Amino acid sequence: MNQESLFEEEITLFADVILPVPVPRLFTYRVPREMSADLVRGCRVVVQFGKNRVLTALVERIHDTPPTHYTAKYILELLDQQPLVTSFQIALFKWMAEYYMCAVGEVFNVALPSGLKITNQSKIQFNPDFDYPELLTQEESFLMEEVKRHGMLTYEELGRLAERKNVTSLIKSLISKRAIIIFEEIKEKYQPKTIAKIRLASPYQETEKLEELVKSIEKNTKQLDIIFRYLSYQPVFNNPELNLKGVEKSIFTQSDSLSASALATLIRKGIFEQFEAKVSRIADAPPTEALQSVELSPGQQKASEQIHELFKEKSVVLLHGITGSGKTEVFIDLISKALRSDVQVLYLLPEIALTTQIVSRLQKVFGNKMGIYHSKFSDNERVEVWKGLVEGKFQFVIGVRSAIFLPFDNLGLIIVDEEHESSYKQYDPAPRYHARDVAVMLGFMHKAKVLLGSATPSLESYYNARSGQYGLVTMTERYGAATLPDFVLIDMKQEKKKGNVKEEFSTILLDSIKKNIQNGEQSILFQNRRGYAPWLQCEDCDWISACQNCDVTLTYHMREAELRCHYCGHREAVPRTCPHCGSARVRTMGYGTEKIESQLEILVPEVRVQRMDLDTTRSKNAYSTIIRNFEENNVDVLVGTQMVTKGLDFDNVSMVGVFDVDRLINFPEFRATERAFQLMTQVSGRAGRRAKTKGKVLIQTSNPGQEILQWIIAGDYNAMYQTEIAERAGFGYPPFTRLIKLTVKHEDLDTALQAAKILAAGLTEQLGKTRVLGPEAPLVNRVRNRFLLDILIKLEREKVNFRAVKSLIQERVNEILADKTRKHLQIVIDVDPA
DNA sequence: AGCACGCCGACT
DNA sequence: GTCGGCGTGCTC
Repeated sequence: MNQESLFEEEITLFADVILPVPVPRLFTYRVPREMSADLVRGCRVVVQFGKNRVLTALVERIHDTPPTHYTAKYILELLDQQPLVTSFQIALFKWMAEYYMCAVGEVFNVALPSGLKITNQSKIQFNPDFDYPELLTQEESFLMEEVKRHGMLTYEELGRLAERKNVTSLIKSLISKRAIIIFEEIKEKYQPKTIAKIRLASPYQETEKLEELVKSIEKNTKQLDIIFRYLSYQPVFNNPELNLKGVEKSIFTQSDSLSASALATLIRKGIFEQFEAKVSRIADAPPTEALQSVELSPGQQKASEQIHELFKEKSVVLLHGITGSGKTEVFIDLISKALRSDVQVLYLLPEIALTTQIVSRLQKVFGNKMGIYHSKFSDNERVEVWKGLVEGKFQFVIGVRSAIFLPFDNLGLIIVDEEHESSYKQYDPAPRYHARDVAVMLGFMHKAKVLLGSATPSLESYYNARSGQYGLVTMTERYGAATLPDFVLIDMKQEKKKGNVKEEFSTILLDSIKKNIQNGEQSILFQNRRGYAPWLQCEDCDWISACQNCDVTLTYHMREAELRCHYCGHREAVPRTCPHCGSARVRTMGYGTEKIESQLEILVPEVRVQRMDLDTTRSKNAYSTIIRNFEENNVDVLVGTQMVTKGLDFDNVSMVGVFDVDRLINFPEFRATERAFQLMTQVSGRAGRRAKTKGKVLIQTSNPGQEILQWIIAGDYNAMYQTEIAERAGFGYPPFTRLIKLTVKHEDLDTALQAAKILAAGLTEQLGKTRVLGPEAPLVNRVRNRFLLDILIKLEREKVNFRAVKSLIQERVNEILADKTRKHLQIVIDVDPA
């Protein structure tokens, strides 16, 4: 052995790891000698953190510098032989932590599907050496009997049996009396799915043996049937290797023509053997040999070429295509091209737009090269997409905002569809990131091209495109037979005077619904509010149903017969009489989707109506069931919230009706006009996509003169943009500034106000008066029994060193939080609030 | 975040 | 006297 290798063996390695905790720093652990050869950056390890916690950590750096002020604990276990997280991801996690002002651990925590984090379940077991039962209290004896009976219990199970909150002290007492022992079971949550398969036992793989066997059981036709069926799946005669793969057992046991008991006999006699094989949970799409291409219209072809050209000099391009212009085909074309040049592709969609409709369309083209990453998928399914990407099984992933965290190592193209959607912004928990903005950063890291797509781009993106930072491609023609719908503004004040309003419906709208039913066409009704009525009110004393925890009214849900708070989830029974004065004259006020649905059922008895909102789509398949039902024409009218505005493509919808557009427009928020325009344009786009007749959009409003309605009708994005951008410039809002919102929360209003004032004053002193707004009570100023106060910081894009200002803000926030005279004070930092 | 340690009030 | 409430501080 030479000097050098001797020296190498002496070195003790340490690993700095990212832990899934909101502590803004890395932690150093000692690498056990036997692990040091295999441990690399990007692997997951299991470590003990604190006294009683075992966590999954991510190796960020390996070095040989021992920590000076403490002794590092050992890494307990190495979970991966290959890095599970790429260097790109680690860099992205760090960037996100810095940009969105949170701990890397918080990013790591949301990035990794929980199936890739190990479970730490402490199990309680009876101590076989225990022989002092007289030491136990009565409660303890009872519990010991239970532990013996079950053999093993978890903390939670014991807690339930003990019927008390604090189990810890109980367990401590039992440990000290040596009645129980605790052991930790660390295991990976993710378990591959397996199915039972059968194959010929090894002697019978030989052709001769097999022939002998067939002869010997000649008379037993049931057994022969099984053998021949098996051989029809795996022709072992030609290729004995095929036998290893085997055949699914269920084929034999669940067939009418084959006997399950005959198979059981064959297995018992050792002719067949049964084994478990790993299978994918992700429904197998047909394999695609050569990528299929799509037929592009001239307009689409042109757009595709323009994007291609622009990508030569710009890394981000905005595709502004009006609804129905067929952006999806352009995307498919670009994705196919990217895949042919062997780079990875990520296609992001907002949650509600990622429907079976678009997925099956893409699956037809890309088959099993495509992975799907969706929140309604189980955790195991998400792990399979993650691992599939690491193993190179998928080259293309379509997913929701959290798909930006997947382990890409060679991204060439990122598409952010419906880029204006505010659901790309995550609010809770931290990191409070915007997936579109992160996608641009991710693209930069991979030197990939980023394509933002929308019919109604966000002002930020459009501004970036106009100012030359992004490329801009516009599609102005509707694709195929589709034409722009006709708009009708219904003046509700006038109609009411004329007596042409029943409940929430104008006669014009009702007639149109009826006409559609007669013609066998469908309608969509949009009301951006769920429940039956947003509040109840007493006609005698003006009592209003209000949440006890929040500063909002309680919404009346008729079907569940209860009042619900849409902020904290509080529920209560519907009072029969006014809780304040006892009057029986309690009325529902305002209206939501549920009321629209039930009124329509009364006003048009023959209607088949279906409601689609958060309340009707909670279960995994509810959403696709509703859509299928509507597609198959089992429903005449679909009533819904925002959900009906995104990504749906129905052939037979010729009318869209919109309720309460005024509330959308007048929402007190600086993005209200932009949002209303986007929402209205999107919902209008659902009408007349392929219908033989021209689509129609009926808008009920009490103020038909509003300018924004004219923009919507004319499809004039530019008019909206010009007016809004001037406003934003004038008042110093994005895209001219970047915003950071600080929300101070406390159960006591005065304490919250005092803290917020100090914070705002400190910030004003350092940043200047114009850059700090508030503190101001937000629209809903109390949630879950805590008062909220917002401070808004506006930072001009060019003038301000964003990074420096953020660390300054963090310091100020920490100062306020360090003051222990205020308990339970919380400050939420939201960079680029939605 | 979670969890333990430590300090104060209401009960066997 | 103990149990259990919550406040404080630390985690490699």
